[in-house]
Amino acid sequence: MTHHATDHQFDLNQFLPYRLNRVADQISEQLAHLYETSYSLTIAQWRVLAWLNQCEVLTAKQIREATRMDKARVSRAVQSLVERELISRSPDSQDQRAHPLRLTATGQALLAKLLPEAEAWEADLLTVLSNDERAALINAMAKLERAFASSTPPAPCGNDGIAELNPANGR
Amino acid sequence: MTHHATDHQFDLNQFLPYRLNRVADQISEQLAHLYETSYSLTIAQWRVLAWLNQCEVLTAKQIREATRMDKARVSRAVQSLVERELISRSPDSQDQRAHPLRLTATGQALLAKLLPEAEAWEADLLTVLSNDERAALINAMAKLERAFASSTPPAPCGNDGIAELNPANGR
DNA sequence: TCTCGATGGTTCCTTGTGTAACCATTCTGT
DNA sequence: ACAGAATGGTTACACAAGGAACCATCGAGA
Repeated sequence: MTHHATDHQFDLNQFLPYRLNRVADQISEQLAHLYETSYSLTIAQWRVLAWLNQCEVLTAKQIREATRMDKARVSRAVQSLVERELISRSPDSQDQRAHPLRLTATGQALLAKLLPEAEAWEADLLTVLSNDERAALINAMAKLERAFASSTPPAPCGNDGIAELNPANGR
Repeated sequence: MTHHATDHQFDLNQFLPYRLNRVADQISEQLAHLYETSYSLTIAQWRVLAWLNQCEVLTAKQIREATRMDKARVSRAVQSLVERELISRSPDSQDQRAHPLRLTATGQALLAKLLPEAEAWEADLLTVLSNDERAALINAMAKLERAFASSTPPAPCGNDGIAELNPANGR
């Protein structure tokens, strides 16, 4: 009714970047609250921990590539985690610049508590989607990500590759 | 192969909040670059403009609800846009506190240039998705958003309602 | 072996954002 | 008509995050 510009009328609600960001922010914000209040973890720190849990040992660079987070952001997250002794930074015999990181026992213990909570939270959220819908969502995201960042998504350690996120694989 | 914790092995790449955020950030970041370099607009400002383009006149509160942005964030975006005379803040006869906002001619002109660019950018991105995939993505996002924010998404002006984002409706 | 470029990380600086306190106006109940 | 709560909006403060400069180390080539 109240259109006034070019009659093909741009609708922000239909604009993918906006929409995607809005929903991602909402979700992320909620989850961040869990990390923060219960574990005093920032999102960046949580990501570092989670990746280390998956890969056992990683360098800052690898984390940077995996998460696509900023150099500095990773550096700061790591620093804080080391201070709290949730991860350890050992010297690398090969390259004096790199510092291989791994979880400490404390860190593992923390994750042992945190991971199930996070998974439960996610599961709860996912109840609103059917399996097909979920698969479709994952699929679309993977394509988008691969599309314009041309370089394929990351998975730095053993369990390699693009992780097609296909829920159809048994486990 | 290097699993070491509970053998059901949590995979961050499969974790929806993480994945969603990563892709949204990437996209948003690229687009932000366009706004910033070409038009000196921040994302928040762009959103305000885009919504005003759609609704002709809106109050800060309505924008806040539509975008789910913070009070302060909206306020600052508006302030800056007013200074640049891209939007105007008129007094409201009904309520002295509210300040109805609308695009100035300059603002409209700017959008006339910017909108097509944004749409082209989006279109380019969307080429990697089939129509079905795109629809599925939109659908999943809508469900997620509606799910845990319980209150339905926003559309403050004339062209109302939840905007199911169904690309199947002719125009 | 020495120099120069590249690379892994850290730090400085600036900016945008969230939280909370705040101001002004409006609404409610009495 | 008035006191107090609620609401629209702004501002002060603290902080996280990106970009660029920076430091140390490594690698390649003369």
